[in-house]
Amino acid sequence: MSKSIEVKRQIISKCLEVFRKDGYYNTGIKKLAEACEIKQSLFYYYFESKEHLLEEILKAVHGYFARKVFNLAYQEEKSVHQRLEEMVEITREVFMRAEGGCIMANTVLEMVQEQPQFIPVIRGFFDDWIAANAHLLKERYVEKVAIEKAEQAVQDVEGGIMLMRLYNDPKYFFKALERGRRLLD
Amino acid sequence: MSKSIEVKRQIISKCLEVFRKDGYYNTGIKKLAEACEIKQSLFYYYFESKEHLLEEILKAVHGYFARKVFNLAYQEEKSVHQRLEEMVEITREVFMRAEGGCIMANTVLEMVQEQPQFIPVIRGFFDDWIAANAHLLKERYVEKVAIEKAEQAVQDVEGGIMLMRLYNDPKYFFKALERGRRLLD
DNA sequence: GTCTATATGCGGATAGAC
DNA sequence: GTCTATCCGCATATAGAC
Repeated sequence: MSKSIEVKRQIISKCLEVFRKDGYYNTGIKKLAEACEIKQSLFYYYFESKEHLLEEILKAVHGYFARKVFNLAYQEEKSVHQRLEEMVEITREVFMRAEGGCIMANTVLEMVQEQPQFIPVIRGFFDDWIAANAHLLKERYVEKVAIEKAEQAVQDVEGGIMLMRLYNDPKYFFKALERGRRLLD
Repeated sequence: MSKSIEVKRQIISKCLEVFRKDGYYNTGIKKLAEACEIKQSLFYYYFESKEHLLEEILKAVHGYFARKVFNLAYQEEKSVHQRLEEMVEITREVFMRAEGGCIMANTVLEMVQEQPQFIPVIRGFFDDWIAANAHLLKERYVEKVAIEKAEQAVQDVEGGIMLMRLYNDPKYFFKALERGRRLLD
C-alpha cells in the first residue's frame, strides 16, 4: 500500500476520534492538524474540504461496522444464538473503546438539519445494523415483529450511549446490550 | 411583568428553537439575533455570553417539563394508569411540536465532553424524568425493577427521537411511547 | 434598553515554493 | 507530498452614543 494511502487512513482514524469526542463544528482544522501531527494545509491535499473529510470518515466507520459487526449475523455455519452473542460482545468492545460514543448518532443530532448530505451514509449504517439484528430475530419472530424488535434494540443502545456519556456510567449501555442478548431466549 | 423580563423570556424561547434545530456551535449570535428580530449587541445586555444563554435555556426547558410533564406522575388523585397515559400523551405533543428533537440529548452529544458546566442541569432533567416514570412503575414493580424500566423507557424515547430525525419518520418515537404506555398493562 | 461601530481572533481554504 | 505564508469572512464580545 502506498504511503499516501496509509497517511490518509491514519488521518481518517485520528480525525474520527476527535470529531466523535468534541463534535464537528467545535473542531477546527487547527485542532485536527495537531492531533494528526501534520500541517493544516496538508488536509487540502488529501481532502477537498472539512465536510468531505467527515463524509469519508462516516463511510469508513460504516465499512468497519459492516465487516466487524453486522457481518457476524450472516455467518450461517454458526447458531443464531452464537451469532447474536458475538454481535453483542463485539458491539460492546467497539463502543467501549470509542470515547465520545457513536459518531453516527452524534452527527445526526448535531448537523442533519443543516447538512443533509450526510443523511444517506448515516441511514445506510443504521439500515444495515437494523437488518443484521432482524436477520437473527427472524429465526424466532415473524418478519414484522423481528424488524420492530431490531429497531427497538438499536434505539435502546443509542439512548444508552447518550445516558452513558451524560452520567459517565456504562450501565445504561450495558443494560441495553443485555436486553438485546435476551431477545432469542 | 416588566417588559425587560418578557423580552428575555421571548429571546430564550426563540433561541431554544434555533439551537435545538441547528445545534449550538453551528449557530452564531447573528443568526440568533435575526431569529429574535433584535440587534446582536442586545444579547449582551440580557446575557453574559452565548454559553450563559444556553444555560438559561436548558434551565427553562427543565422547568417547563417539570411543570407540564413530570408533575403529572404525582397527581395522586388520579389512577396510575391515567397518570401514565397523560404523561405519554403530553410527551408526544411536546416533542412533536419541537423541531430538532430534544435539546437536552442534543447538548449531551454535541458538547458535554468539552463543556462540562452543562452536565448538572441536564442530569437534573433526566433524573427527574426517570424518577417520574419510576414513581408510577413502583405501583407494579419492586423499586429496583421500576427504576430500570424507567431508565429503559427514557433511553427508548431518546433513541427513537434520534431515528425519527434521521429517517424523518415519527414511527420510532411513537413506538417508544407505545412501549412506555404498556408498562402498566 | 437599544442602537451603531468596532476590536480581535479564529474559521476554512488557497497560492506557490521546495 | 509537504511546507510557509496569507486571504477573507465570520465568530464572540465590547465601547459608548442616545
